[in-house]
Amino acid sequence: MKKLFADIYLGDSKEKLKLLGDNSIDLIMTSPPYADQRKSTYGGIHPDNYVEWFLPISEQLLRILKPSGTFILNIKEKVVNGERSTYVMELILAMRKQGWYWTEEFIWHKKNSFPGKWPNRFRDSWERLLQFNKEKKFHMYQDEVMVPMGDWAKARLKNLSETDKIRDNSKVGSGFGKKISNWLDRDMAYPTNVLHLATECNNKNHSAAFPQELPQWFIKLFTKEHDVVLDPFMGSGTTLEVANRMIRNSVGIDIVPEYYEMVKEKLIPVDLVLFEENEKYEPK
Amino acid sequence: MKKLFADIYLGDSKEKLKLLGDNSIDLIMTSPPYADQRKSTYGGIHPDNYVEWFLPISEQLLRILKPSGTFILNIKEKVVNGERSTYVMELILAMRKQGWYWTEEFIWHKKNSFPGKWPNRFRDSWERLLQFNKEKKFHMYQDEVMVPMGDWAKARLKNLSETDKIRDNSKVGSGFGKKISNWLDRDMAYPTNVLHLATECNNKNHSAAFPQELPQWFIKLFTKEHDVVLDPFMGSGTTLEVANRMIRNSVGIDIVPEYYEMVKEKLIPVDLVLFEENEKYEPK
DNA sequence: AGCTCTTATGAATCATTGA
DNA sequence: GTCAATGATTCATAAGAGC
Repeated sequence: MKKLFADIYLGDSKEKLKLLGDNSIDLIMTSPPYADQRKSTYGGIHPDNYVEWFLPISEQLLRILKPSGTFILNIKEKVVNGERSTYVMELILAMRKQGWYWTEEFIWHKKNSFPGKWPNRFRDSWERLLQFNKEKKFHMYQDEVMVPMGDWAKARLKNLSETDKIRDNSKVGSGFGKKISNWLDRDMAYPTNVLHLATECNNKNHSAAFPQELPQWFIKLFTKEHDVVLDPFMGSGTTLEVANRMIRNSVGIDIVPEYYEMVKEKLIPVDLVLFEENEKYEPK
Repeated sequence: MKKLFADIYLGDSKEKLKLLGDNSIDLIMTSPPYADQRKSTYGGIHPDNYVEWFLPISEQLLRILKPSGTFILNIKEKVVNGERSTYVMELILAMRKQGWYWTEEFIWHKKNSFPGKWPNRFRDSWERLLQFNKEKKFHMYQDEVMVPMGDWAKARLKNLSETDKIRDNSKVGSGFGKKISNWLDRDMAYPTNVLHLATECNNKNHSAAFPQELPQWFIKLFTKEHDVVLDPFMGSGTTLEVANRMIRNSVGIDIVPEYYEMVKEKLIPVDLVLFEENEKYEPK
């Protein structure tokens, strides 16, 4: 079996990305530092400067992404002065001018957002997962993320409804039998563009940007084994960790030394490991 | 005891809205004709012209809305050439320039989204519910839309509480344990900005744009009895019907004579009814 | 009333065909 | 060439039917 690699860089993504080769990455998945008015915060970019700050990075990402690859951007606009900021929308418009295709917007519904009350709004329990592509055709392994179908399907399939037969006959003519057999074999359905995941509550020293299920889902969907996954704002390295466990190569960048050291320690052993089995594929 | 009214207009919203007085509407809730490439469709506005088409209407809406009022816009961008259109984002940006505050974006998760399988996308199962306001302060009756807190939530809170006590104590100081106990005592919780509703499956002659629960929720949240609710693209009149049943006055506009006649027939009796009881408040 | 089982169909998207 | 119309796809829900 082939060797996996985990390349970790310490520094500014804008610069470090220049070290990566053209068309070399299969999936970019990241949750960049959110815009913030408080400058002191880690990565606190002011909402007004967010687009300007991100565009040089997305330009590099466009260069290094394979034509068949995908870029998943996890982001959500902050409330500023009682109003939602518009920098995410401005970013999408600017990235399209840069050459990106804005293929889809997935919704991450955070099921267990903590209760709270404000006079003018409710709890924010969703985030955007923006899908960008370099070309209109890209790799998407839909079968990998199928979910179990509800029980209703089996009951229905036992006695195939007359309507379904008619519906198919009227359109296709004969030969509906072929399709029906498709139905009978199937107990899994394709998912939608709404993901229901709980936010991870990790009591550890470093907080993960998102639960492992999130990168896992997109890595399954957009890559195969030994593909290369990049997170240019790796933080505690959740995306890279999941990628390696799923037999994908990983590249990560972060400007904070503590994160760099932590991820390095966690992932460098990967370099030495010859994966000879696929058993550890699923987390938990 | 007060009389309700239901004013229905036949014609172009851009023109008919001019007949309404300044600062006279408490809630505008509408689902305008979606952009469409096919011109023959009812209300088929081309994506490229959508913003230009909508702005004169939103200008009137801004004029007639009370300073304390809210505008809820149900909309979702189409896929054009394998890519999501950007006209919704452009509209938000343009409406802000017009003077609107973009307060919030609710997500309507359509549990029973349209079936289908495509090579590079999944089923679209959510729509945007954009909340715009005229002023930063507006009426919001949050207690009206509280939902029963499930047992799972209580269990979740108990688990969370220790961690959060620690986390918050370290930040804010003492006194958070009290807050947790407040939440634990409670049977009802405030909702989030994600709404889970199925699209109405009505076998009747005219289809509603959205299920009754949708306008009902926002009418509860943003109006009180005898307030005025406007739908400038009323279609089959779902919003107005719900408004009247909830003892709110209603104003509706549509350019299609069939819809006009239908809604008129359905709602005109309201003009004659003296509501002396609140029993019929809830549909079903 | 309360179940189960049956049935229709929904602001959807893509590939193909026709003008 | 571009642009517009047609057909194929197939999941979760509610209303309706039957017990």
